[in-house]
Amino acid sequence: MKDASEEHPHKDAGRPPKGTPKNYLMAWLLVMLKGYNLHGYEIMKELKERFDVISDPGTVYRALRQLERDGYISSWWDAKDQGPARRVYTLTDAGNDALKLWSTALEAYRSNLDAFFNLYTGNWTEDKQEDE
Amino acid sequence: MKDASEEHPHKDAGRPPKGTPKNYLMAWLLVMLKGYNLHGYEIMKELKERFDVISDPGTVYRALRQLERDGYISSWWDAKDQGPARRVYTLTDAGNDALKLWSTALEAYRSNLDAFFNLYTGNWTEDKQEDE
DNA sequence: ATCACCTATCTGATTATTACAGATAGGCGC
DNA sequence: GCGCCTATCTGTAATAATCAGATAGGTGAT
Repeated sequence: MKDASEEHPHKDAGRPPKGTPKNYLMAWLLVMLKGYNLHGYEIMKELKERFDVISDPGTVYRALRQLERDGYISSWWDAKDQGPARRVYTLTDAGNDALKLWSTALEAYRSNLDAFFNLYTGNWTEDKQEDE
Repeated sequence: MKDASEEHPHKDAGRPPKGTPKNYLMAWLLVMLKGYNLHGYEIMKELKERFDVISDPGTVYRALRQLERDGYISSWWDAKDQGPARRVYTLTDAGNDALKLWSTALEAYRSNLDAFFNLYTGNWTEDKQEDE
């Protein structure tokens, strides 16, 4: 098994990351803002409750600031009477374009996943997929 | 507002990563070794040619060493007459188990992707499933 | 009024994974 | 010799996530 005498711990290479698939939180943030103006906390809750995408607050807020920094979303403060103020985000035109880009990229991700499962389950057509 | 006077460049937050989907190179390496003993260079070529999974050599070799470090694959030197020696890898029992784990995780990834596309194309069932 | 808790945002430090670049080396053909 | 393909590996930077905590407004209970 493993070598217990290591000085520095490291992640087990064979275990998939727990929780949300990585690398497309940006896409999720963009798609959440498609048609709605939401603030960070709301996005976080929606992602968790409706889509089981759990993310730590720091990650979400940081990602939103990055998207704003690059012009894909813009924000303003919503000074409600009750509770702390919220920063409300809206998609820009550039953000809408970016979302399309992400969608295309994620379609490729999905094809890639399908290829993995074909290989894993042994359904891979070794000579080519001329099966019809 | 954007600050144009930044000293260090950074990645554009709205653009999906080019190339291979991230975070499951390990799964690809494990599945490639399911049933075959291959060396790193061969895995790299197969991934690129058959599955369009392009990875830089350093990343692949490093990932293989990590998998070996944690006991999911094991290797030996194949001293062929022609060309440089190759390190040939084979799946261990633990590696087979890890592959199953990865498969389960990637199924969840795929469901997550489907949810994204449902939301993106507006096919989301707003009222959920009121099971009970 | 203090405390616990929920909302709401943000930052610092660390880890994980990939990207980019280059080193090393064997063998082949010119 | 030189260039090219095979084959492996290391150093360093960038990216994205995790873990931990700070800050602050508001509500309800003790």
